[in-house]
Formats: sequence, C-alpha cells, structure tokens
Amino acid sequence: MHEATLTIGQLSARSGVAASALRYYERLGLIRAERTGGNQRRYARTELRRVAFIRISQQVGVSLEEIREALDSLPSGRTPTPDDWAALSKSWRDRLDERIRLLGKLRDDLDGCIGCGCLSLQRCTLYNPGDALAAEGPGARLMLPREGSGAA
Amino acid sequence: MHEATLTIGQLSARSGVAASALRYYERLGLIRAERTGGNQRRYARTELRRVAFIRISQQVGVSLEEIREALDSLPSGRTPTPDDWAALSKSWRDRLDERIRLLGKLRDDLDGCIGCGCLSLQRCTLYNPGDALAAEGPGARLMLPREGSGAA
DNA sequence: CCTTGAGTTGAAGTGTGCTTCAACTCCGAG
DNA sequence: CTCGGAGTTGAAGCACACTTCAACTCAAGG
Repeated sequence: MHEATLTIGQLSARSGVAASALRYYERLGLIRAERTGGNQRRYARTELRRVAFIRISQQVGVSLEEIREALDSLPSGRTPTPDDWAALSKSWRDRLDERIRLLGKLRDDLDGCIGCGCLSLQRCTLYNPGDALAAEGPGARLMLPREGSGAA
Repeated sequence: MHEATLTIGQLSARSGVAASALRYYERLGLIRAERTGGNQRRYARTELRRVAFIRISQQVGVSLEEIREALDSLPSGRTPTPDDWAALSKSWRDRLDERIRLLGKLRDDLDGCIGCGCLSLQRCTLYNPGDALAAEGPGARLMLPREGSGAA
C-alpha cells in the first residue's frame, strides 16, 4: 500500500470525485496521468492537490475553463510548491471577496425592498442592469454582450 | 400609451428580459398572460413585478422551479400586496444570508490555506464533504445522495 | 486458467436556462 | 388593401459539467 501512483479508483476515493469526472477533467486538460502497459491511468500523488484545487475553485464559482487556465500558469518543469498553490488561491480570493460583496449588496437592497415592498423594476436598486451581479447561471446566454465586466 | 396591458415586446423592454425568456417563463408557469382575439399575449402590469421577482431570485441563486413554487404561494384571488412580496423576499433573505456565510467561511479557510499552502484534501477544512457549500453548479449530479442538507 | 472487479473508449444522455430557427399569423400605418 | 414589424408555435440548438451506457480489456486472487 501507499505506492507511488494512484489508480483512478483510488484517486476517486481519496478526492471524493467520481472517476467519470476525473476522466472528464483529463479530457479538458486539468489533470494528467501516466499510463501502464495495459493503458490504465496512474496518477502521481500531486494530482490529488490539483483535484483539490479544482473542487475548491468550483466552490468559488470559477468555470473549469478558467481553472484550466489557472493550472496552466503553474510552473511546468518542477512540482508546484506550496507558494505556487498559494498564489493561485490568492487570485481566487479576490473573486470571492467580490462575490461576497455583491451578495451583501443584494441583501441590503432586498432588505430595503422588504421594507417598501416595491419590487419595482425602475425604482429599485435591486433590479439594476449594469450591475450584473450573478453571471453564475448556466445556459446559453449569447444575447448578453458582457463587455463591461469585472477584473480579468 | 400607458395602456392597461403590455405586449410581450413591451414587457421585454421594460424588464430587460428577452421575449424568448418570457415565453419560457410562461411555459414553466412563472408568469401568465391573457390572449387577444388574434392569440397574442397581453400582460397585466402586475406581471412586471413577477418578472422582477424572478430575476432578483435568480441572483439569490434560486432555481426557476423553486421560484415557481414561491410564486405559487402568492394569494391566488387578489392582486398581491407589497406585504405579500415582502414575505417572499424575506424567505430568500435567509438563503442569501446562508450563502454569504458559507462563502465567508470558504474565504477564511482559503486564507488559512494561503498561509500554509497545503491544499490537502484530508487536513484542510476547505475540502470538507458534509459541508457541501456550493450545490449551485449545473449539470447532472445524480450520483450525490444529498440527504444531510441544510434548512428546508 | 478462470473469474471477477476495475479500468478503457466513444457516443449519447441529463438538467438548467435559455436562444435560434422556420414557417406562419396579426395588426396598425399609409 | 398592402406592407412590415411584431407576434405565434414547436423543435432544435447551445453551454456547462458531468453521468451513463455498451462493449471491450486488464490485472490479480484462487
């Protein structure tokens, strides 16, 4: 036990992420695996950290595509250090702060509206395009230009 | 101008919601419309408020299905009063509080991890199943039992 | 050697929240 | 009456994040 590499089942068990999801992540280039002679995946233990980062990032509200970009910015030659991971986490922190701030604003506005009961589209600060709070939703939103968006 | 009812184009323009989305909402039972002799939709002005509520609720992170349930709880006979709307908004407020709280916790944990750079699945408070912070994501998640979840 | 559980692939399905399309009708101005 | 913009429908498409399936191979114990 405790060998150098992990099978997909082991990585799945340890990370709590379904094997099918891990294969999906690999297709998207988020994680990598060596192959045995029989074409089975063998994961380096450092991949555990990548998977952890992926799941945490998703909780922050980052798309897999953006997570991939972030992971691509890790040093390619050497194994990432704690500092490398910390730098990535820090960039998410700003997003998280912004999300928390906007939700707080929404709550305050909602409180105001609970007071007045208006829910008026024009009057209310609540319904304010250009503020574009939550572009978290899924789905095809090709109509929205989304040019004035937040930080890169 | 300023007639009793609105066409779908007018409601779309006033609410900032695409006409196709309004038809979709109607299919889901979130809004309603009378019909002219020629089968065109005519919206009562109170529908504006429903649309506003829908969009605000989405920002809070509520699914259309749940929004529908909430809207169904409005008094059916009379036109909803400001108090009726306020009651609905208030129920979302608790969700919003919870979301903000969880995101705050995630941020604190992330700060801790920026310090230690660990991102370890087991050690870290960050990666903690049972906490199940963000079930906001889309997609088919049939695998997750999700029984121990939060408040109703 | 045989069996069995774990792994492999590509293709298709799921759920949410819409948009887009084609083909058609309605309605008001001129 | 004619024209064009606005409206109608159902069906299909899109984007994301996966899961599920079928059909197959691998690997390790008995």
